[in-house]
Amino acid sequence: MARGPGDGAGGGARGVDSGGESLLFLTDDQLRRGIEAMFFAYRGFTADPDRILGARGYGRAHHRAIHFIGRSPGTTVTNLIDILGVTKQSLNRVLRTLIADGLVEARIGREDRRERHLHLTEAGAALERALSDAQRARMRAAYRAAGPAAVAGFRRVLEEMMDTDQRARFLGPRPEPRG
Amino acid sequence: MARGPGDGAGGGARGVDSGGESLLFLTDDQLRRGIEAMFFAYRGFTADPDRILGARGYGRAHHRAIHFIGRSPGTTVTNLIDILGVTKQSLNRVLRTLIADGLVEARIGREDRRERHLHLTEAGAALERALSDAQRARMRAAYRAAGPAAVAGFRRVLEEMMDTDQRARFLGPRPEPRG
DNA sequence: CTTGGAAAGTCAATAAGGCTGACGTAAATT
DNA sequence: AATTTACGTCAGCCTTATTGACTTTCCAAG
Repeated sequence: MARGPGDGAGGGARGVDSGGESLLFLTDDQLRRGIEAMFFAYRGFTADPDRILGARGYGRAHHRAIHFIGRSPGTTVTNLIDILGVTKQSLNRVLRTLIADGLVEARIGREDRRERHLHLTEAGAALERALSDAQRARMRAAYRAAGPAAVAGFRRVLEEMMDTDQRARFLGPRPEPRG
Repeated sequence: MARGPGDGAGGGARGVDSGGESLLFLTDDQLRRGIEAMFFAYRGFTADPDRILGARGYGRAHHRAIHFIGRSPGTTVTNLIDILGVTKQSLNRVLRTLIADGLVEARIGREDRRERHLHLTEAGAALERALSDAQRARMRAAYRAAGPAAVAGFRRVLEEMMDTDQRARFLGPRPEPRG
């Protein structure tokens, strides 16, 4: 992969602390490196869970469902559909197998009996832990290596990169006025 | 995040200062938010190109191929397979449609006639520009809103999150003694 | 020169996981 | 009673990944 000498992306991104303006002049090449960094990082980020899931015959769709059910137990199907941004048919296929395999439990709502409140079973929680342990380990290592300032910046840029409604949902539960 | 000088991204300033230890005590919840931030941000990050691609009957696989062919013209199929981490059969299907649609040109190698050197045609370059313009706009906006220090941290953490070999490839062309 | 292996690329079949559309049921709302 | 909402399911399609089998090309050893 012979690269031309014109690849100055690295150099440009270095001098950070000296007046931010220099960095805010963003060349296409700098942005391209950011784009590729997202691509490669996201792949690394999902690699460990993918291995665990693959061994059990599941995919990323199952991971996402398990994660968000574990995060907010008792969430409804519609709620999950909104968060994941998939159709109910897609989610249902995943949910059906998870329930059949005894990882997720769907309890009929007490107030509104149309609703199904989703919970992880013991086995489900165990898988959730295995998955998130792997992912947390990688993220913790990255955080450690990069340092606290980098972590804050990382989170900040990611938040800005989300769609507005997603960001609202992401920041919502935490009452923190930003900006 | 306003840490001013001493920011980790400085030339070779690898060692994280001990002052940050308090921030490096990472709760599971903090890590979980980081995980979800990656998920939502990546979705936002791919949303714009997905729309453009969908309108033309392509998917993300086409985007990735076009991107990396545009980045390093003349690359071979095997090279692309390594970068994208897919099988040659998967790549081939995508490549076939792109060539049939006149977006990519596969020139038989002069030295080794088994190789196909891939190039974007005019039309291919135009689509590449449309796709990366959309993605760059979002990234530029995020960068602007987050500020230069955040951007440096963002890149830093992403690099740490990659698999080691991917990181080597990503940083490779830039001769920088790290560590 | 021939032959056999390795590398590069192609074709075929299969599966996961998205999607839309249509339909059905139970429960809540008007 | 009629409508809306929440959920489930069947059917069919698309994209994108997989493995297996094949052709073309190159190179090196006999």
